[in-house]
Amino acid sequence: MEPSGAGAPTIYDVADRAGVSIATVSRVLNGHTNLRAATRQRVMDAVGELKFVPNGAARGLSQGLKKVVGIVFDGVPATDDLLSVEEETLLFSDSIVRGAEAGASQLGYSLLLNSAGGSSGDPERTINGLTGKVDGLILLDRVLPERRVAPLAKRIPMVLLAGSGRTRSAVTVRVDNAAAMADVAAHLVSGHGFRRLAFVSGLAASPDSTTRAQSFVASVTELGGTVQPLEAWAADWTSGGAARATRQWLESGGELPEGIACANDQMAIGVMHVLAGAGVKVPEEVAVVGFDDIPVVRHLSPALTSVRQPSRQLGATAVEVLVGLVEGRPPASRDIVLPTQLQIRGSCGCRAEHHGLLSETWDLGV
Amino acid sequence: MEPSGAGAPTIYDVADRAGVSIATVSRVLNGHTNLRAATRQRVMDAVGELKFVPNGAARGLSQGLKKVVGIVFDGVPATDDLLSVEEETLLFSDSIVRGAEAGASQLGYSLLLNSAGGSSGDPERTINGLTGKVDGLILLDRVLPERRVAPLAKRIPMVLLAGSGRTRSAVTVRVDNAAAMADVAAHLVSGHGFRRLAFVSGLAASPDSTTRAQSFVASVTELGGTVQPLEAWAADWTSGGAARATRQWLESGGELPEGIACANDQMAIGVMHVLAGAGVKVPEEVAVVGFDDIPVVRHLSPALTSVRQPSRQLGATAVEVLVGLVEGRPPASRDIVLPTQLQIRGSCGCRAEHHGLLSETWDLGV
DNA sequence: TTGTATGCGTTATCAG
DNA sequence: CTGATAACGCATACAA
Repeated sequence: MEPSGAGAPTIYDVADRAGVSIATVSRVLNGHTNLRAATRQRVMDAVGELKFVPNGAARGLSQGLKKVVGIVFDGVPATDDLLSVEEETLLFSDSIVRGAEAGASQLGYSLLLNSAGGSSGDPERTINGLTGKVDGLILLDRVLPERRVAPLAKRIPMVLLAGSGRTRSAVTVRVDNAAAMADVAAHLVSGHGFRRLAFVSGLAASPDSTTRAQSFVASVTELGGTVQPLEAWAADWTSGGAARATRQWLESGGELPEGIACANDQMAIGVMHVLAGAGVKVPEEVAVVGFDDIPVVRHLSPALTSVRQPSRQLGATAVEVLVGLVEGRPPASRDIVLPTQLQIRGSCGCRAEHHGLLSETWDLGV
Repeated sequence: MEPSGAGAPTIYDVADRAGVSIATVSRVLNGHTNLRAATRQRVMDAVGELKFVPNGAARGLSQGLKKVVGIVFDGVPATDDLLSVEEETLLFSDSIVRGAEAGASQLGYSLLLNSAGGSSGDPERTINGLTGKVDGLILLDRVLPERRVAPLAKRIPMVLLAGSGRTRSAVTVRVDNAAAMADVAAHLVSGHGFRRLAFVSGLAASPDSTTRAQSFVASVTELGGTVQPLEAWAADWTSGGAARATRQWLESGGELPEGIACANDQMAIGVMHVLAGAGVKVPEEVAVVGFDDIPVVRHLSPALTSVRQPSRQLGATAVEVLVGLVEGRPPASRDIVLPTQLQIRGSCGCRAEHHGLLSETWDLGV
């Protein structure tokens, strides 16, 4: 790639070679119909010979559409250390990104990737700068505080991914937390016949957590069960927090519930850890259910029953909606909700534990 | 985001508001020094009030630099099914992408993400089209056959990621396969005192596989050990292939080696699976070592000793080199090699197996 | 120190 | 059906 004297070919070069005007070149490039077949062919030939590729910047300038959408996710510690619990969760946003990429390329758009927590410090500055490079923006939940998104959303098409759904300032694409927890409740109460349940919540400030908690309590109650005081089982999304809550409940002489639903998988792991330490058998004495279905939970013993989110779909849908917004097509709804699926494994008592080297999903095909 | 009558503010708007020319606005925006403080302030104020953000397309057009680099990875089946073995490997490229993003944003560039195997069918077309939107391209190994990259590399700055290193047409950033396998050999032979080893190879056509094989054999031999015939343990990167090879060796009455090194983790898993089925104890009777250190191997029993690649670093370095290329700084080398690290766990006999609910890396912090 | 004018590569609006 | 030519928003060489 030395600075070739010629530089990249432009439509002028193509026009010259084909013996037509640049307007004509532009026309064939953009698939216009009113063109003599011979002319079109000459141009195509020239394009091929010159290996011409239109300059995206020029195109974007001219038609005011860059055909690029950005996606912003929360930053990650820059360490290249061992994978941590934290990093395991990343697979979630990675899947979303992959889905978004697929959706974008299918629509003829490109995906610009950005972490918000990057070295640059201020996420708002980062996002704002992005604004000039894209036609629209997808923000993963929590990259920007609620009140910051409204002004931004007025300046550029934007969709919130996995947000609370209560935001009125931007279109939201998310998962049906309420329905998911209703499923869990139904499985535990109606399916297993449990009556006394508990719910381990994440940070109180989190809409995800409160939605899941409320739905679980409501569903369980409606089905004739009871949920132990939420405050007693309140945690903070982390394994450690959930472990602490569990231990305190145990030490305070609290009655062991028949089933424990957790607002995420990390906390379910923490709970199971403490239970194991206390000699409480899962699922024989108490069932445990998680949320997110992160990859590692299949390898626990027993494998964790959890709510699986359609992460790929989430990304793809977000892009579809965003591109629609960009191109002037209003979304079907300003709050798009995708279904979850309860992934049933051993921790709720449905299956025997799997103690082999590999879990059931590792099909060797031999 | 209704089509605001005004449209996004331009530097003309800013210039008007600040009572200066667009040239001056451009200057303060680009941090020029010869500017009266008062003037600069007026412009900055106007920028703030208008919430002006420069149009990336216009900027790119004008200065011939889009400040965007693209990264192309191999496509993924669009299914949103359960994670498969295949998908577990994705974390590798996901980490690379994250590293690349971090590197790019630190250098003031953005990262354009593209899968090659996308729905569009032809990867070469996809990549070629990308060319117009970016200043440079990073290709993950195998997205394009060797002979296809040369012509492309002549037209746009490009770095190959995790390639063979033998490509002369583009700069390569990769991992030191040879040193990694030398480490493995040293650990097995010098560390554990094993003499009779075996190596499970991937597809014969793969440079990664042959490099690893050659290095392993050479190192073991030099240290006074022997390696069983490579052909007997030849596989195809998959768990199934490795399982087959292992079973055949066992059934043919082949002597059990003291240690088995595998060209990747999937195959190590296949090997362990068959050994377990045959009642051969790992690591007591035979040690097994993998390559890549994919997340799941820590949860196997015993946990797999494996070669960890600095995937994040790989991505960041690739971007650094690429941006250097774009901006006219020649790379220190056309074949940049990063070190690996042997991650020692139980499968080689170094540690006792861990049979708890959680592996050692799950520190609950309680 | 600041303003004027030109070019960057495309698309699109006119004529012809 | 095709060819001039004017934007598009910004950076910059050249003047002042």
